[in-house]
Amino acid sequence: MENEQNTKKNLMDIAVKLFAEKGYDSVGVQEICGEAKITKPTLYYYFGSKAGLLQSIIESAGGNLLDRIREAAAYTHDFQNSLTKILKAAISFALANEKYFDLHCSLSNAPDGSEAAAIFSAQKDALESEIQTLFANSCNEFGNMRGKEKLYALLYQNNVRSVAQAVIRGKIGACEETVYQIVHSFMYGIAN
Amino acid sequence: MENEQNTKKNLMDIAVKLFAEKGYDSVGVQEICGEAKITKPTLYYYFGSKAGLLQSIIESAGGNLLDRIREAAAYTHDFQNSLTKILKAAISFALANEKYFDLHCSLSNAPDGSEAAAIFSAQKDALESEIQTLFANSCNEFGNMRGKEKLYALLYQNNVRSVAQAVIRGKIGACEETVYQIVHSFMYGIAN
DNA sequence: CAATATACTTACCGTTCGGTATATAGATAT
DNA sequence: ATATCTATATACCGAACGGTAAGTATATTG
Repeated sequence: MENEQNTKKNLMDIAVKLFAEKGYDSVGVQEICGEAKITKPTLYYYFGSKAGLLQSIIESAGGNLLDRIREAAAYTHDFQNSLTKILKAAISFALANEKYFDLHCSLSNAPDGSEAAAIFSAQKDALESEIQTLFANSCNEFGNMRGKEKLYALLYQNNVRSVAQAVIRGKIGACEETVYQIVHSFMYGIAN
Repeated sequence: MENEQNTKKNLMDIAVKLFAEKGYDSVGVQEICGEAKITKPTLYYYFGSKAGLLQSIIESAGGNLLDRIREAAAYTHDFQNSLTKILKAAISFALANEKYFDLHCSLSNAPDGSEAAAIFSAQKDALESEIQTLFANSCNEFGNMRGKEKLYALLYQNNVRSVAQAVIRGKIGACEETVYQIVHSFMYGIAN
């Protein structure tokens, strides 16, 4: 008999790992319980349902990511700096929460009609909205982006996600220069 | 008792739709058979397994997409033209095969350890390799890309996928000018 | 010390899963 | 005419699914 924090957090950590590796739908609650060395009713005691477990994970780790992006994407009339902060925030979060970030990426691209996508959708929308708002505001400084803010916001969000994922998979290094280059390339693309 | 082509194709079409909407893992063979108004042994007669059904779908529709991208990404010493052809090919394929393209996108981002990802991986690698090769070759013309070909190839592939998906969801229009702008922005970004 | 709340288990529920053994109606070939 | 092949259905399998009813050992509190 452990204290709540340990068991609950342990269950969430194991679930993050399994969901990230095999997908929400193909991980059974049995498997999670097995790895955590507890039984099913214990999981249901803490989370109420399999969906509730995913929801807790998203609120906890995902809320953290959302906070960091929100802060980075705050409008400061310095577009380049905001883009840089967003990318850096995503990379540092991904490095500190590799498994959750993998899960985040697969949830972001899950079929709209899947149960997992429904649970994730509020946070997905919130994140998208942060980026969209920054881009919309930044049309003031970056006039020739006007009319295409949504497209560019979509592209940048996608780039950030795939770059951070590439970093945690070791496909590219996360040095300052690379970050600068990505942001710089993106900005130059818009400007011309 | 229909002829083979009708029943088989009908099953594949229905499966594409359901897999795209809800995800491979959470669609049961029962559901597919129900919509197709046939019984399970008939599905197994044609495809051998649920995985075999997905494989057939990927070989058929996905093979078509791969062929088009391969052609568009052939090295012609004209990088901008190649990028344009790739984007146009993806968009026109997506518009002509909306459901399959949605499935393609979710498979491209499925967790590595999922069954669906394993079935898709060969084609995923083949597609990635086409783009990577084009970018690697194009370092000849585009010298300041050298050393970053892999990063840019990754970003471009991602952009193409998300743009095509945005087009079929009606989020952005697919006019010539938009295509030109996306390609142009991307190239300018690399060049500077 | 008694009552209560916390943290957990054993044992089970009905349902659905992917998959199959067997049968058969109609077409084709010999 | 008979045998074979193709395309389908009925009826079933064991295993896994998400979830729960009932009970219990331990810790906390009045």
